[in-house]
Amino acid sequence: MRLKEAAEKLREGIRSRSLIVLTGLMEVFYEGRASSSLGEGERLLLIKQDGSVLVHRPTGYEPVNWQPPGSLISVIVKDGVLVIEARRLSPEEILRVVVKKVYSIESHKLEDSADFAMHATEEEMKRAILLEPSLIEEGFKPIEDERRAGRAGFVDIFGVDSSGNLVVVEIKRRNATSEDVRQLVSYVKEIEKELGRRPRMILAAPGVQRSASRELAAYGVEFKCLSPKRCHEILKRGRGLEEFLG
Amino acid sequence: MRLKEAAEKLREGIRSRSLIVLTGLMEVFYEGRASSSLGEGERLLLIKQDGSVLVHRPTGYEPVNWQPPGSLISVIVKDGVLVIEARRLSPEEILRVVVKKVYSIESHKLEDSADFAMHATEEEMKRAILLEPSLIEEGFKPIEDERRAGRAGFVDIFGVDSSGNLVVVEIKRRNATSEDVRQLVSYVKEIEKELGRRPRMILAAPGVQRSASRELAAYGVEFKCLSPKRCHEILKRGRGLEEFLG
DNA sequence: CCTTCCGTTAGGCTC
DNA sequence: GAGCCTAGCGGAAGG
Repeated sequence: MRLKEAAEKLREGIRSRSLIVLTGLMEVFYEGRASSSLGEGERLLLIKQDGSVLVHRPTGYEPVNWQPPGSLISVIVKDGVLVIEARRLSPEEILRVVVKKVYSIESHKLEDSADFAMHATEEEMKRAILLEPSLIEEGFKPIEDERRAGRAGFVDIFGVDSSGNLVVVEIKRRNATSEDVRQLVSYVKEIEKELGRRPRMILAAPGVQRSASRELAAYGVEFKCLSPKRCHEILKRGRGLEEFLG
Repeated sequence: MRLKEAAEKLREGIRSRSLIVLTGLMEVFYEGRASSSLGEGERLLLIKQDGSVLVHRPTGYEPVNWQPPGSLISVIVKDGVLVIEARRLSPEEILRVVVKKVYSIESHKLEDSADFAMHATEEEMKRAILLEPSLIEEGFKPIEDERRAGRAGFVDIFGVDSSGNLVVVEIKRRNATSEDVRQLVSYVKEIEKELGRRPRMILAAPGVQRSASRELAAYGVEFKCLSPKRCHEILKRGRGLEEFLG
């Protein structure tokens, strides 16, 4: 395909805020927070309706180069090549794609307003525990979620156990690491400073990394096995019940 | 386009290990480490030569759903829809794309063997310091890089200053956080245990977060302002000199 | 296999 | 805007 024709199609696609898909032979340069260069090769260039730009190689999940939404895109033909530049300010970054040959170019005006629902997240694990506190242990009563722990940050759930002890629960959707243990401990230190009582520490996660299990013991942190999937099931059940009652 | 025809094109593209680009009206379901669902909408489906699958909405940098390289892909037409499933084992995950209408489908056999060079990384910052230790301070002499610090991990650079004090340098390509300070301190504790001398601690980064600057003072960690870009420039200069001399 | 750590992490949220 | 944290993080390197 002639480059001038391709440039015109690109400009028209950008003007009409379409999704543009171009395949061809290109070089890619990036300069900004870091910098990179990628020599000649056959790739796919995607320009989205919101100014996102992605360069994909023929393999691999990740784009090799990109520019996030909102970048300003220019298209010029010069010295026998087609140059597409995407700039953003703050951070100031520029992506330059130098296209030597265009194999195909398509543009589509796509309409997509469906909403995306993600489940079995850490957020759902928290909601499941608030709905069904015995997931942590019998008699556990949540008092606050997202309680501030001084300078250290926020704890996921703050509550009391059946004997009236304070309890701090930290939730992870993946196996707990020693870093997670240290974080929980530092939260609890802050809370102890504030309230004068040392809360119990419970780490709720689907498992523990080996290195973390040593630290659990060392710091007196308790572990409660809890998977994101199980929490998701519990919420579904609860929701089903709600719908049934409502 | 007829779905049967589309299915045949997809199968042929997968068989021939081509890059496939499909646009159409589709629903998407994912189940694995988490789960998600996305109702009907117009999107772009990318199937790469290595079995990566990406579903892109018309806006945004990230794919809304995906499957990494190596997933097994099946294509069937059933009940008037085209269903593309991508499975992977370990973790067991499945991505199901239900295509109701196909607007376009292309497949390309792309050849791309160029190598990708990334600059101004943390690794380059380290190499710049090893080449030009005065970037840390006059008289600094690196002894080892990636020295083990007991259980705590590895320090970026280990050396001595002009007075013979041990020095541990931790490098970050972004502003240093309080977590970075704590990490450096824990490395140094391990090294002190091992060698019986407490090294100086230097955090080299383009800047410090406010919360971290408090901790710098508290733990006696020194800060050396150093940007990835400057390090990249120094390496380029050094390399230029090498080429000139060679 | 597991663990650790980097990344132009991105993206979301709060202050 | 800066800071903080999560993510189906992905990917690489090392044990």
